[in-house]
Amino acid sequence: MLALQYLREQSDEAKERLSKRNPKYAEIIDQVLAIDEENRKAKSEMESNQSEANAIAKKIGELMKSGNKAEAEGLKMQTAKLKENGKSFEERSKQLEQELFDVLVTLPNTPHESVPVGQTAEENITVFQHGEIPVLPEGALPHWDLIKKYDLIDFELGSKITGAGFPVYKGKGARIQRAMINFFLDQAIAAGFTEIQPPLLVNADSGFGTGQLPDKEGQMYHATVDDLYLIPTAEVPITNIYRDVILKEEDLPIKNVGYTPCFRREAGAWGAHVRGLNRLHQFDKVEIVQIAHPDQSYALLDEMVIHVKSLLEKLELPYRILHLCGGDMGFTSALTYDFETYSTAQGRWLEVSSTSNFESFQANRLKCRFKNKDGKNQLVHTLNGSALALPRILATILENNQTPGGIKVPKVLVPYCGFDMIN
RNA sequence: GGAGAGUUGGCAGAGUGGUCGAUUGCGGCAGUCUUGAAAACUGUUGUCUGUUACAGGACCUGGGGUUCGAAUCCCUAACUCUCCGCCA
Repeated sequence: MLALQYLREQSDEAKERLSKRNPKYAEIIDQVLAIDEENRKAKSEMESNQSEANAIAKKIGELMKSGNKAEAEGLKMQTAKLKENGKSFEERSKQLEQELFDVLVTLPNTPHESVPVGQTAEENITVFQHGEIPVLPEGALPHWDLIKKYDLIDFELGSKITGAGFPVYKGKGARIQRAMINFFLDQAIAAGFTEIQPPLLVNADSGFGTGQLPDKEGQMYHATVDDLYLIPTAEVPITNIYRDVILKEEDLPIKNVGYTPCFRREAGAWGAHVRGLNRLHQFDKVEIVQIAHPDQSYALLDEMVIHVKSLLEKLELPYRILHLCGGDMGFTSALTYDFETYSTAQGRWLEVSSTSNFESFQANRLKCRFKNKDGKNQLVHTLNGSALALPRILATILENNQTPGGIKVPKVLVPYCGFDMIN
């Protein structure tokens, strides 16, 4: 959520920045400002009414104390009208407040000035590419066939137990998953991150804090009996650790990492290109989250990019980095880099990481602040990135490393797996 | 799941209808003393909103109610603790 104060004081800048997503937002900002003005007026009316009532109540208290009952009774009569007014003022203010909130939450984050203009994924800009795309042997298979051939994952079994998109990993398929999780966690720990094991279900407040609610309600599994949501990413619980928290400036930056399964309904997303591991309802991911001083957040974003790059290079996978354009960026993000590995047998790029700076957009919802040098509370910046999401990494490894004798396990994973070939 | 107790400022902990936004202690910050530090002493120390500024308003877990007036009474939700039951 954008800070109201920012919209008030720098509405032109906000409009300019949001125009990269869609020009319609200028109108919404004007709407916000109009409601805000009305709301403040209503509030000040309500408050002066309240002030009057408070003063009389105080006087009554004094009169009662000094035993002057009759006069006190007289004053009581006076308050009747104030009370009545108070009720209607309050109702009006509440209504305006709600109206303001409802509009305000429809505004996405303002893109960073470097974000490319554009509406679709085609307009994202490739800012970096690394690695050779391997030449595969005759009769090379896509990962879903390899998975069957080597009996690594059973999708049908998952369908039986749960439903489509809930795979069952078996044997070396399960072991390489566990190996990747440990490898990614160890790498993040070595880079200075603290490991967290958060809850996998969150309440509505947490969903709101990181921006899943109300914007993306349909994407989360909702356990309605207890009104809890299955996390779509570890970002949600790990960032919400800092909801309603005032940090010390010297605590920043805070660097956390967590492995969790992620649950996504992917409503409406099913269709082409979702075979095998390309899109799942449950998948594993190691996520890095940072709580940062606003002055440092972009330097820290660069650091996160370097970290993710190093993971992909250690896994020896060809990859590229996209600077997402305004129209393709997530609702809460100010700047996002997507990492994609090249899946040779499918002949397409697969997104394996999304690394973003949210600036103060989440922090404003979370009310996560730090006390700055002037002793004032200031919103932090939040960042996060996948490091990494497992299924598409596995898909790329399987496809790119296939040989007639089996699939070569990347060297860095061998100590974690305990085997160097899948055959 | 059953029964009971509780939730107050960074922490601990008073306050049971009328200058209570809240006694006090600890912690934090500043000062005195000291070569420096500790101790001692003194002062200071919540958040949000609002105004050019002053004023004003809100917040004692959340929501609702009673009252001229609520931290204090009532209802409700969440959470915590204790006992019993169940259980990896």
